[in-house]
Amino acid sequence: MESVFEIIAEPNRRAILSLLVSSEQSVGEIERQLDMPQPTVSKHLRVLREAGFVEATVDAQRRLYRLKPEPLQEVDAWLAPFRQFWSAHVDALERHLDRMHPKTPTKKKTRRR
Amino acid sequence: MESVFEIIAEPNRRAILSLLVSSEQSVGEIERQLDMPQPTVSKHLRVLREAGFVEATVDAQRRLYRLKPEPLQEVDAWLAPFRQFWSAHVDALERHLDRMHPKTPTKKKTRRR
DNA sequence: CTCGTATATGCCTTGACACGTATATGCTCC
DNA sequence: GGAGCATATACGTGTCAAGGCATATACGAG
Repeated sequence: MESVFEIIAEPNRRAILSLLVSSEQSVGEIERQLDMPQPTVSKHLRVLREAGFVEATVDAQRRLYRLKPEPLQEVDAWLAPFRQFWSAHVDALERHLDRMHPKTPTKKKTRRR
Repeated sequence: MESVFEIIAEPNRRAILSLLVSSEQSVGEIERQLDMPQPTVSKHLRVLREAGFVEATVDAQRRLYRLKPEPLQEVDAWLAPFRQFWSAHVDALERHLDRMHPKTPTKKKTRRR
């Protein structure tokens, strides 16, 4: 379990990280929002903590977990060379993202069939 | 093996992707550059192909593999919310990256040789 | 058509890890 | 100090994927 990529390969861990992006949370809050058993949450938090993704501060019986940026920035850094590559394929990208989130109708072209 | 994150969790697969970012490569070329057994390369390429990370064109007995941008852009998209978060921690980031790559002396001392 | 090269696939073993359940630790309040 | 809550850890189990090795398929050259 060395690399940051293996850490974020786990869906529940990604969910936890996404939760923490807004604000710090206690274990119980995470447990409730993600509806997963408490030991599972604690174990994933342990992995995330040891990998430097999160840190905890003690508040009586609770532990408040918050994000730490470095490991995800490492992912971002690995991605950098590819960004340059796919800037040549912008059209394909937009089409792809549109398929994923058909929400924002990016200003439709008055395109006539 | 559903999510793109599980795909890039494998170090050899990340190595293959990094190889392909410069230009398309045949299986044999990948095999030699990464010094891994050919069946291993083929299996990883299969995973990458089925997940849409690469595509192959046939050239006689060879298959030339090239990158496809979409799946990595999906990773990039997942990372987006966190970028906003860590823009508040830029200093810590820079310190971190400096520790990782002490090469580029961003602008500190005019260190020349 | 046979041989050599390039790539893919099948089978087997092994190891890692996620989960469930049970239990331990720690803190607060009475 | 005992009860109750919040969190962590231990153990056993099942699953799944990566690697090694052997072999199959495909193509080109002679």
